[in-house]
Amino acid sequence: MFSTHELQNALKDWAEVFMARSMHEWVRYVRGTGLSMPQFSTLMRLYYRGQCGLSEITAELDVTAAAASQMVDRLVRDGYLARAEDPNDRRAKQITLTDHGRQLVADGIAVRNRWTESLAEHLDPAERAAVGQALRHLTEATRQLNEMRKNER
Amino acid sequence: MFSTHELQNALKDWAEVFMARSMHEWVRYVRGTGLSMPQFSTLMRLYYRGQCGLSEITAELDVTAAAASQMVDRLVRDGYLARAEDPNDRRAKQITLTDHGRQLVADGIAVRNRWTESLAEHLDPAERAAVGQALRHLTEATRQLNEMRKNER
DNA sequence: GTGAATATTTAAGCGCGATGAAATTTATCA
DNA sequence: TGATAAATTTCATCGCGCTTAAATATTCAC
Repeated sequence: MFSTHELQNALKDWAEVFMARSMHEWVRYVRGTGLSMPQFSTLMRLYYRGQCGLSEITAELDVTAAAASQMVDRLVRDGYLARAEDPNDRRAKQITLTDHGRQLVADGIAVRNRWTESLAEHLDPAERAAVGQALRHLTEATRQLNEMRKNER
Repeated sequence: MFSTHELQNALKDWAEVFMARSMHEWVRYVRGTGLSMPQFSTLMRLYYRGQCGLSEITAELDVTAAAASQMVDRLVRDGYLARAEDPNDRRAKQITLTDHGRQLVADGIAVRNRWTESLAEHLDPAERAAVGQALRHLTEATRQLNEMRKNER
């Protein structure tokens, strides 16, 4: 009754509607902070995965080291990031989030969560358990795929 | 057994992992096209909701009319959009996607679909029916919330 | 029909993202 | 040790997005 093909369609539709909404909201929030998308992406990377060298940011954004360095410059200037010397390799710098930068990301996540909360409340109570279970499976499957992809590279 | 709170958490976790993956992929695709985010967003708006006047684009991006006009200029120059006079109001212009522009968006959607397909295949077959049903509910609920929000404004 | 409102465009100017080229400092290794 | 490689920065330059201010064309209201 629910073929693989139908599941793919259901996922495709969900991804479309979810992306349209969450992306739009995210772009607006980021614009409101006064930061650019790559700047905010960098803050998020540091928030979720901790401090790193400039070279990781360069790779993440897929730009030249010069571009990344200048972008970090502005973020340091505006108080979102700090540079520190890497004790193991004095050529490299460790880029870290300041409290200010961490707060900005946390606020963005809070905005996103407000939306998902209203979505949860809007679901028919009879469906909540099934939907919750399904999301757990999807989240787990996505994590596994991300791991697989990481190992490929 | 699955409280509202647990559902909210499941949704929150899903949003986090989904956004991290799809956002990253989307940003990379858009960068690869040589277009900026607002440019590509505009192409997508036209793809999904059809032609519109410049004023709609202005509202969508939340910028001045001047900014939108100039952005459309570049998209017309590069062959993604066309301007036509609005027959009902000769002050206004109808902005439409060219075949070239439509193809670009279609390719981006195809990239996203490849990911959701691999995700569907990676799910335990025993869970597929339940997940499919749940996604249908979620998609419907999200569409309803979007409608409600549209009416509020 | 005349004046106000609307839709869009043009122009000047700023900051950011990005690049290539060159410089600096520190690590590696033969 | 001494050449080479690596991590980052600085500089000049360009295009884009955005704004404000001003211009143009058209519609609407009285």
